[in-house]
Amino acid sequence: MLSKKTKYGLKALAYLARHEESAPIQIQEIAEAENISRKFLESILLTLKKNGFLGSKKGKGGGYYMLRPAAEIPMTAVMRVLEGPIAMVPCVSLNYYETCDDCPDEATCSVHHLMIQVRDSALEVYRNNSLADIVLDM
Amino acid sequence: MLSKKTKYGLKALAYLARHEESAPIQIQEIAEAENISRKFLESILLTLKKNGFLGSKKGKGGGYYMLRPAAEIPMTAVMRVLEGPIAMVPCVSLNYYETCDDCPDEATCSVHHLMIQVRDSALEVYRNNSLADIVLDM
DNA sequence: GTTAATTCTAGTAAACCGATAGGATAAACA
DNA sequence: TGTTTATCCTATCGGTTTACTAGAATTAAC
Repeated sequence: MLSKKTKYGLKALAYLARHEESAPIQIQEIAEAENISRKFLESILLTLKKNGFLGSKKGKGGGYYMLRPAAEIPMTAVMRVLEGPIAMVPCVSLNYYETCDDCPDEATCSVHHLMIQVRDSALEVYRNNSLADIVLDM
Repeated sequence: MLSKKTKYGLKALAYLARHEESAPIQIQEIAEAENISRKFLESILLTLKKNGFLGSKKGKGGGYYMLRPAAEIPMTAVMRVLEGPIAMVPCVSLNYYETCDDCPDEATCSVHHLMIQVRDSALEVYRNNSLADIVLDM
């Protein structure tokens, strides 16, 4: 299941991408437009900033804004920052690999093989979509 | 992330499918072979039984066994019982549909469109695999 | 009727999630 | 320079889920 953090983060990014040209946009405005708890959204935007997706300005007239054009932001990157690994099991994760302690051999593990297929199919979707692609969907 | 319940359930099903011909197999044997906590596995096998995947026999010489050939068991069915909805968001779930309370219109929701793609790609994988397919992977 | 297995009902510790509180910091502007 | 307006940061909290355990009831074989 997608966490609310990810869902809200995606909506906020889409909102900001839709207003790419304008002055910085305040948390409050996004929160109201997208029906998101203000304080929760605050923390989400902060992590998006720390990960290089957003810039911010403090003080009057401040707010958040896109650092790069939405078309240059692959959904793989966004999903990894918001939701974490794309793989459903650490032993098939490209970026967060971990061995299973219960499994003696990945090569003979039936779960492993299935989950590689699931991971690859999800990756293909995310690689084929940039942030701009999901914004245009309206 | 895949829950341990699902992971263990898949491994247990694969183990039982690999011994389809033999007499009922006891929880203890599967637990030891697959490194699963006995009591936890117990509850997992019970739900697999209640959902029509397994049969059981009590008493001496009892245990669990497959009710149908593994090739006739689609992974979609297994995953839905063990892990729940395949969709990452209720508003794109085929079997567990729910509206989002924060979202005014699915048609204009950028998350919605992306998640439909992800759901479809996962569905394709699960539909193309039966339990027999993941057992043969060794 | 004893033994060996599943079945069932509870319960629990730890982790995670969604959300909130409150102050620190920084910028704009008068 | 001081007030306002915004982000930044830390900490916390209630609720839910997860992974697992205890222990007794039930059923079948011998």
